[in-house]
Amino acid sequence: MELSERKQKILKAVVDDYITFAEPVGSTHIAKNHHPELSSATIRNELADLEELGYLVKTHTSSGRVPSELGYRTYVDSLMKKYMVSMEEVARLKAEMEHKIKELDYYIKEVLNIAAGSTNLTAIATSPDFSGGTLKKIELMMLDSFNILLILVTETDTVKSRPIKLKSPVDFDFIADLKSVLNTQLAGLTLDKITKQNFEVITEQLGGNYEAVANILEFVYSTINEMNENEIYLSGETNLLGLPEFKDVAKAKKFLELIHDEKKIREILKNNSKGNVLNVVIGNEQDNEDLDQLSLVVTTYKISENVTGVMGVIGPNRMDYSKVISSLEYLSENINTLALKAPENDNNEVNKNG
Amino acid sequence: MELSERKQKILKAVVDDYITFAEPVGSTHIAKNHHPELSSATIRNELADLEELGYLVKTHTSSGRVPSELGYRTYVDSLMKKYMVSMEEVARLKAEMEHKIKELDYYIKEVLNIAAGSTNLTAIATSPDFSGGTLKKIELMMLDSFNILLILVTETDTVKSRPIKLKSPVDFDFIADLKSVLNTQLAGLTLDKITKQNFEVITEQLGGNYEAVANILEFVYSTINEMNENEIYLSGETNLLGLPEFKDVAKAKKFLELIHDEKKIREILKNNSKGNVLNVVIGNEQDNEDLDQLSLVVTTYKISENVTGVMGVIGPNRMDYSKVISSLEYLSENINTLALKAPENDNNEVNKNG
DNA sequence: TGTTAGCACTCTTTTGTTTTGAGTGCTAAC
DNA sequence: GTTAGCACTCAAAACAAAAGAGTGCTAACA
Repeated sequence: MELSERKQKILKAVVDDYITFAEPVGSTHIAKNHHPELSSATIRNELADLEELGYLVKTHTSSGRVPSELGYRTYVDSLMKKYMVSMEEVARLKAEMEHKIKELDYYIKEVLNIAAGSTNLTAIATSPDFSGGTLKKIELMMLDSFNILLILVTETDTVKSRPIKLKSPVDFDFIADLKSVLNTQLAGLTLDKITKQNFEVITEQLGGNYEAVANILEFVYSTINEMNENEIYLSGETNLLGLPEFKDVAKAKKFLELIHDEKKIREILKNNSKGNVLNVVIGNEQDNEDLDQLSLVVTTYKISENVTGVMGVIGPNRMDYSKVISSLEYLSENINTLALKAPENDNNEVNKNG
Repeated sequence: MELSERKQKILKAVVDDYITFAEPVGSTHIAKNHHPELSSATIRNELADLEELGYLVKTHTSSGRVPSELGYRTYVDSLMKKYMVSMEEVARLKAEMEHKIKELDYYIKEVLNIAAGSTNLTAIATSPDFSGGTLKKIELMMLDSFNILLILVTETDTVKSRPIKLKSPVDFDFIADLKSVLNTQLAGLTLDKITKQNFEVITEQLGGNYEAVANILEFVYSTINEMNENEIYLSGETNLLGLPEFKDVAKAKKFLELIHDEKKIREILKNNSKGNVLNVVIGNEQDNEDLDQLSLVVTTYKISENVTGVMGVIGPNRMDYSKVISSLEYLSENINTLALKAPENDNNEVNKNG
């Protein structure tokens, strides 16, 4: 079902204008602003065709036209002008990014802020998923005889530490033993391969003090599991409230509740991210009630071969896809390069003989 | 300006009903539901008096009455029935609290969720302010020659750790030196007393490697400063959107933007918390534009003598003060006792000879 | 003197009606 | 194939009328 070039142009004009003005667009308007060489009557004929073909819909018999999901889809896939992040924007983004280099999660949040800020929509991301990464080593550091710090280090040198408070004192030898057994049993495994069973083996190996170590091992186990759970980050939660499609509080509430529902968001991101490729989901193409009237642009960022995360932008169907897509592409690209060479980042670098 | 007992009763009836129904309350309604022994005409006279005295206002000439800020104030200070957290609620709260004991910040978030859930309003808290607490010690742990873990331990055994990635390798002696100097210079000081000057002294003491350590020291300094900054936690962000006072999106948006504005929230909490005492701020009694039409119940929780945080609930003037106050009192009380004896908490406890 | 029935009056809310205007589809002419 | 012209449609705005909740005031009552 190839559209004539003129139909394509007119469809594009409708989508562009609807994205800009959020009002059904009529024949006269298109004639005036996009095709002065044509009369409104001609455009009217074309619009009627496009409607019949399913690219446009009317809100009532005598209204202007609004893009259907198919209309948006066609627009995104072949009509829209690829928006190039402009030089100034690149400069601004870079400046923002370079100024604020801290830890990975802080950095991801910062990137999200930029995404939300530059698109004026709501940006979402998961923290990186370490479950496919391997555990390099486990440290247990005694702060004093009542306080131990548990430290997990992954192959990507990501560190997770949690304090453990004890009821009765322990001594150095005990901790050294524990540490050595933990490392021989767990170091080198990928996080998702570490199960209760490993801990049973560990408990056995530690022999005598069976009861004593149960709690501490439980804690180690749950901390490892926490590295598997990825957090949800949000930015620009309230950005959409200014848009006409959210002038109804009930709708606004539904949206806000959706984005604060970690479980649903996790699922949505998971179901709609497509490996390395940026993906655009329009309306409820996916038959997900929650996404009714909402569109999603999702992409993946990469910390290492096995450690990746998902980030995206959510907004009304009527969003500036071009801008959103190019921003996300640019930002995820930058997380990838930055993260992969993080050890060389200028802020934390130290050289003993500097 | 003492009110007659009858006037007090009528004022209480108005506030109670307005809190419940969110509609201006009229004389007949009060007569029927609260004072069947009086006629609506009598009540009308009393209402007119209360209005003249400033306790009530009308929304238009022939409307029912709504409490003024003075009306709410009087209600909160002397009229309302103190709500007692019921046995079931106590049980529920306790169960929720006891089930989910993890780290302090996780715990505070959990308490906030309970506060927001039981009041159906928005709950806010700051993380504990450590600036008045003392730094017990500083650890630098080598994970490998390129990765160091910085660990700060406070007198309350709160631990903050941050990984440092190095560009070129360092050796054990260097780290040992650094650690020893850091500890002799900084351990024992309260966090807010640690300044750039201390770090100048440290750099001097380390002598030769002046340039080399600059970055790492900078990082230690900024991490210490981060312990001074307290985070803002939120729960129940969207709870208010169901209320009639937020049926206007613009208002809802303003509110949501306010609670996501960390700087403003920090300031509001700071300006309105009153040491140990629970404080109720009604409307913009404090002349803060942002709090227009909003009320705030704030209290303090205590981790140790010098380490405290602020938590509160924010909602429309028309809130169930009684319930909110008693919930907050109960919850902050519980953080206090729990935090102060945290080392004995059952979940993480371990005993070598258990 | 405090209370209350009664009534006129006010103002919002609801409901219904009319007008306006943007936009369409169709027809006939170019 | 394009376009001018016109009748028609429908939402939104503007206006009008009616309903209803509530007040204040007056005059009578206990």
